[in-house]
Amino acid sequence: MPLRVHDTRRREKVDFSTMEPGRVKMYICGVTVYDLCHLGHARCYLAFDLIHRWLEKSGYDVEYVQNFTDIDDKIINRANETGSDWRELVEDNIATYFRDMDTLNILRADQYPRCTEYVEEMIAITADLIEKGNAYAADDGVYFSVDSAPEKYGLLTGQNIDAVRSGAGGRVDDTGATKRDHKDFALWKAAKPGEPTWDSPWGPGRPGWHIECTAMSMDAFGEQFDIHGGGHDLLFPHHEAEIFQGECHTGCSPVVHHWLHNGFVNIDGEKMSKSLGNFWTIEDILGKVDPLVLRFSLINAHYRSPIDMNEQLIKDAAKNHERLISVYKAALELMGEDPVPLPEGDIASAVPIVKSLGLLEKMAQGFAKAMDDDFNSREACAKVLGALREMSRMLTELDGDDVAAYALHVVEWLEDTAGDVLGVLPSREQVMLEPEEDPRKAEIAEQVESLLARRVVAREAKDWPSADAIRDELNALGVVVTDTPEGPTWDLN
RNA sequence: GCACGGAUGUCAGAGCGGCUAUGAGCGGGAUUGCAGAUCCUGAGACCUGAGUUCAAAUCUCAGUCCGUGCUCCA
Repeated sequence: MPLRVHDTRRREKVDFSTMEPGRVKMYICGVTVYDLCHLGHARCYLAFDLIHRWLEKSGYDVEYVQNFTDIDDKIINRANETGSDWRELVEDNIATYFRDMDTLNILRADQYPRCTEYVEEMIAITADLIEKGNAYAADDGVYFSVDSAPEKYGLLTGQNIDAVRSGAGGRVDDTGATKRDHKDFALWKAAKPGEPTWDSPWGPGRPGWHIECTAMSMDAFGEQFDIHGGGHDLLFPHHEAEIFQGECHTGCSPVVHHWLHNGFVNIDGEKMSKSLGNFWTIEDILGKVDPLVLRFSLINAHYRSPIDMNEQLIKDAAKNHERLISVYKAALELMGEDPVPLPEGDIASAVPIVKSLGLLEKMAQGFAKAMDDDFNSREACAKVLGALREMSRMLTELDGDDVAAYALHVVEWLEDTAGDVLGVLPSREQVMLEPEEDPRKAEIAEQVESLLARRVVAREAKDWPSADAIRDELNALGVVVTDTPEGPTWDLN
């Protein structure tokens, strides 16, 4: 079953192919570093992290490039507002970007180019576009002339020039600058007083936003590459502008072989935006929600569909994630050091362990099939969740060598799917931490243990009211008690 | 207005020609002093209309409703 991906330009799922066998060149539009990262950024980079992981798992050598836009109106404005140096602002926000993304278990890209390092390349492309007749210099900068390549208009959004012209109404005449047509976009912006500038053949200024990605992706990959991705909102005008620039400059069509776009995050049914005041920063959420639970909630949807983030979604994710961890932990505790080999799985078998192994194999295939189908992580999650019930049942039913061997298989199965691909499994060490080794638990461990000891006494005396009162006290500490035949265990809520 | 998506049980949301998932919620059972957790199990859905087909949630056409973009935005 080949990997299929939805290509925005062709508007359908296509068989995935690469220019070089076994190698994927992937460029994803990064953040403009003027502020903290929000939930939308998490969703986007999580989506491409999953794609990155699955391509690697499928045997591709992925070269993943993600840029930082480190010069832009918003950065300049923010620096002016806060009275700080724009370079400092950029460094701070890049540092928190990495902190947030690392916390979400997002694997690092291979390169993080910054656009201020590529101004020369941008100037060269701009000069070339002027020479080829696709761009012109005006008083306040250089603009790309969309009418010089009308056949490239609307390749991603499906809009045509005439429709936009009529739809834009009065704005068509008022270009708001010295550009000739309202559709034209800036390649180079002439300097305004007090702004950071670079020298160019058109005087001091700075590059336009769209040219950055063209320059950086081409520097990393050459004239053509396999995957270009980003948020759905970048479709127009950003990615369409890139098509104009890249294809007119190189003469290649297409420059990008597969366009991938992730869906947006809504909050309680409303679009998340700064103007509505309902955007959640990653920092805020991680104060309340475990990072892997947040990760789980965001990948438990197809990357192209919008997600409506709300309490219920987080609650569901927390519950599912807890089930995953508890089965993983149980398997880690039961697995043998040196297990006996397992029989071949067979769904039709009457022997429980053989049948179960067959089922797990089938679910692993289902998982791969889901990921191969345009990275359907939602379906893949369902396969993992479905497998958990089977695993949990078998782990209690089996005994002796069988359970040790089966448990090892479970551990590997989960690490292969939920761990390597979905990235929602903590490390073995973390899962196996004793309460006193977990810093969050350590501070209350002594108190909890003493309460538990008192409760055991009360329970042995069948003094239920006292036992329950103690349990209430523990709950108030945020502790959940589970009674087992071997005695009570506890965990943080 | 134009463009692009979508409409599936109480909710979230996969499936996209024959069987239907997954989780939450709700009902019953096992286990437990009780609760929780766990396991077993039940009920419950494919926007409307027409068409294609032996067979449609799935394909086609029409309609209705909804979302997003067309402006800086992941």
